[in-house]
Amino acid sequence: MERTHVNGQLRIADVGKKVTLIGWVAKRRNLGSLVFIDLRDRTGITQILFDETLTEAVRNVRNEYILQVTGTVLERQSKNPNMDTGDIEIKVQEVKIINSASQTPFIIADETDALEETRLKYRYLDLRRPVLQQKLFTRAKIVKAMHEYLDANGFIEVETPILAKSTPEGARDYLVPSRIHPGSFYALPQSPQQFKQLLMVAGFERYYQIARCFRDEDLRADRQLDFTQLDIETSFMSQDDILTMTEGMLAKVMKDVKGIDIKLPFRRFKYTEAMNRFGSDKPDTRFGLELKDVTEVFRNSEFRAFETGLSERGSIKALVVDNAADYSRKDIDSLTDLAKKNGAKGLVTIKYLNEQLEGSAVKFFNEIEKEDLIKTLDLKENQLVLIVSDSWEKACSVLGTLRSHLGRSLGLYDKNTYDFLWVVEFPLVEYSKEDERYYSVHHPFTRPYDEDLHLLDSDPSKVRSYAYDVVLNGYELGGGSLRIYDCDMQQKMFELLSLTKEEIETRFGFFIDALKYGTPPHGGLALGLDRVAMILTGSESLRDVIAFPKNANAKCPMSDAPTPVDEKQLKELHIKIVTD
RNA sequence: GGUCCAGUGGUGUAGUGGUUAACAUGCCUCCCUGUCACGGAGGAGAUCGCGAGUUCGAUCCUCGUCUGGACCGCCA
Repeated sequence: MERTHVNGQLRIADVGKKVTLIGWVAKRRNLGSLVFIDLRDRTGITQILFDETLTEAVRNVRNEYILQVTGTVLERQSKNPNMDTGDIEIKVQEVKIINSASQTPFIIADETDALEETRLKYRYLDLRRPVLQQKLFTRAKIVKAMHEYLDANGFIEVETPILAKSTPEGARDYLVPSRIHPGSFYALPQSPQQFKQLLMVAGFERYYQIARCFRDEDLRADRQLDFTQLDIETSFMSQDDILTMTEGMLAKVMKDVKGIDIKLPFRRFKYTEAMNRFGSDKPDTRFGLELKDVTEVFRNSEFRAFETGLSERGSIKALVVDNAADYSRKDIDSLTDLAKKNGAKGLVTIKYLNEQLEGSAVKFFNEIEKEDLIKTLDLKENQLVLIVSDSWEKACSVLGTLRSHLGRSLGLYDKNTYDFLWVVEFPLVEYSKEDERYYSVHHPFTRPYDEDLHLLDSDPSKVRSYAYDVVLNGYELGGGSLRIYDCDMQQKMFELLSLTKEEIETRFGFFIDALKYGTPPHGGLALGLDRVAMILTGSESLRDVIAFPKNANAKCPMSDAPTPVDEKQLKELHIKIVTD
């Protein structure tokens, strides 16, 4: 369909040109024998003007009608500095109504009045809003920068199957019944992990894919059922090589998308350091407020609340906040609630006022402990101390949650800062008391540190691994690892994770087999593309950067999926629905 | 699986144990030549999510249910 320009294009230099535009009616302002219409397309808005000779032609035109207009570019009598095209308008000579539109359930504009529920139900209208279009444009730019960088660095994009084999380790699988093989199921991939490793066995050396992944778990504002990751795998690269390569790519993304030069290399924190200082394995380092360790201060304390922290794998951690006087009983209760919600048994709070420690716990401290606490925390007048005593990990993570909460509520950081970092040296496995077995911290293909191998039998939870996470502003953007490339070691890993010989054979037999035929040392990582897009567009929710997202209840608000299916379909799939 | 919050014209909100449920915006009609969230006048539009209970009387209180949201569990 014919148009000479798009709606975000024309400027004062174009005055006098005869142009044809097409677009949606964003707004109509009728002044009697003069009608203004804001004509919108994905590039922007241009004001078009109808004088008394044409007002009748647009008399019935309403919002979201599509018009094709031909006219002359004029300099406006009164300009609008808030619009890119605000210096000009089009005096229309011909108008054609290309399509009409029913009244939309909400206003198609950046500032809309509808709730997200309504917006998602009419997502195709929601996506007409310029803000949302910009977010998807930004997302596309991110992907383009990644493609360019990886292509320039010798990576080849390979597609891996969506219908794959179920490996019920980790998240719940989405299952797809097989019509041809009654009673058997495909699984949708939680990630292309094994396929990409097999591509390394095959000798591709540098693979990537914009891969769709599926996990049948409950959703969150930053979690969807199906999501997209940039999946990367390389051979013959060290951990350092991979981190440096990834940094280069993210630097290009930041430059191309945001025009920001970020500092390389990223800071690197060992897992234990990140936990000790920030109480998180994905710390937000845009602000300080670091955790302190006060275990030794209370080493001989009889205070019952500190018992767990003083036991073998326990710690007592503290967080010091300024302006204690600002905190009412209610504020402190809400911090305590937050701590408990995150698994703490309680939160000890102490105010330092008039050079005295104040708080209900203080009576359990002796003079030496009081002095030592003030000295260790370097307490200043009017500070508030939050203390959690628990296992080391729990004490850290609870205070880490409080730290994030306070960082946000006290406005301790600048929203336009992008602070990238790596967390490295993750433990290989962690022990689950309920299940009485070890679980991989990353995944079962992760390579343990060579110098820790002797601990693999005696104390597996002390073994470190070549796993790494890239973190931005408190969000885990992605992670990866060097992989095991020795089939005996891989076998041993599965055994450590309490898989039986039969389970190993049926689930991973083909994979272990593959490792026998000259597997190169390899490793890679995966970046959550949706999350990257969410952060770079400043969005609150993942749903803003996904064209057609599911809601919190795992439904598509537009199509209502998932829905029941025909008896006939079920029969073909050999499936009977049983409700209890 | 759990905790908490919300459901009132198309949309977003206010509100009250008692006559006609309020406001904004959108919509419709009319007026208007410099608007840009145009302005002005008038108008239509709601069984207050659903069911049960308490009550003389429920949109309001109670219970249940459905829908949506945030979080915990879960997410190798």
